[in-house]
Amino acid sequence: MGRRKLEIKRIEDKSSRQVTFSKRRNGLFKKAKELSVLCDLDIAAIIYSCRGKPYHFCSTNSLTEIVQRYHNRAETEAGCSSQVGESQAQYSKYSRFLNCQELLQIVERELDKPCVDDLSVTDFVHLEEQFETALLQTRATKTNLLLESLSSLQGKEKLLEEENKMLQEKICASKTKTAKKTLAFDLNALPGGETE
Amino acid sequence: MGRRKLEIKRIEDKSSRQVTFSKRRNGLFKKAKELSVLCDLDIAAIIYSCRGKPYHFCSTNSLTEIVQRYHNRAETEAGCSSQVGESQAQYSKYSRFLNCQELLQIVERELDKPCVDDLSVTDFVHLEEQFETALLQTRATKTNLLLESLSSLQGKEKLLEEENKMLQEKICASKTKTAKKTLAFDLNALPGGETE
DNA sequence: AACTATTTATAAGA
DNA sequence: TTCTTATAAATAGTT
Repeated sequence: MGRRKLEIKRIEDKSSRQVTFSKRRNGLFKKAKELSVLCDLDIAAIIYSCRGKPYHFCSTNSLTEIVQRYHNRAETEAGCSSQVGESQAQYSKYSRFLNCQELLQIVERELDKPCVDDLSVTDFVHLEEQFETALLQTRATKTNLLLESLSSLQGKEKLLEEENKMLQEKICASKTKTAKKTLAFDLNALPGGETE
Repeated sequence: MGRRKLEIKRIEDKSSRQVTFSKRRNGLFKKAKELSVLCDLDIAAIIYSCRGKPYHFCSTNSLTEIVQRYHNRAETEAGCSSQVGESQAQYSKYSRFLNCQELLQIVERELDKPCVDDLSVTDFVHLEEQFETALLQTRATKTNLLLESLSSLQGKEKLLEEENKMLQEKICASKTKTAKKTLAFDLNALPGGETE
């Protein structure tokens, strides 16, 4: 809907991408607002710009409430119903992930500076640490639980395998004895009985 | 956009409200998808029908991931901007005890500034986001690997247990046969040989 | 930030 | 419900 048809792929020019983002974000939120009014619904929308700035919309007074309601239900539901097309956002995410190393160098440079006045920078470092710590703790806890389950299962596996081996040996021994006895029977003109 | 202009207020007729919901929901999700592709963003949208049925959209493969990212920011933040177009976060004043809250305010203030010169701040915001994404991705990958190992081990466990059971049965059967034969030997005044 | 030629979304009808 | 189509609305490129 414009002077020309726009192909739906990442806009490479930074400036026009920013303009399009601004326009379409307004459009999207307007649509969401209209839909919520027309159909009497609760709607929440979250957008993350590539720089990480969050934008959100909600029709009620609490986005958290809607998100919470989603979470309560989502525990028993899997995946997400992306209606139009499939996720192409993975590429950019990957490249952002790789770019991380460059920025780590920036961090180190910033940290090596004598902390002068720019409080917000150290605030951000602190904040980042808090987020990271929270993520690390959660991750560590979950990982520990999984690792415990793993080693427990591995222990079980070993025990079972040993038991298995013993049983096999028992069977072998049993077969040998039986074979001997069968042989004895044969010698006495009796029919042998062991098959398999 | 239709045969007539539609006033934006609750549609009273249930049937046409349902039709409008279906159409506009698709439209909204399509717009969200387009925006996410065009501007390389992560977008999540949650809709609750008045009867509580949830619909959701996300541009990545995990709505939960986006919602969690929101939660990381939002846990100390209250309210949400419900107005079309702008994203001016409102903070609850009761959670002053959290240092994180203050820092989040600083974050938001910095982000609302027209991005002028303070590169290091935005670099840190970006970096924080990258760490978070990197952590989430790493965590997800590791978790998947662990879960795969777990289910693989569980499969092994089952197989071994089944094998075990079969071997037990074999031994039982073998013992019974041997016992019978031993009994026959006994009747012929031969010494029985099976000891456990 | 405004404008406007076009494209797109969609309300009502079939 | 799905499709069709006249019309409203959104918006791409321009100024």
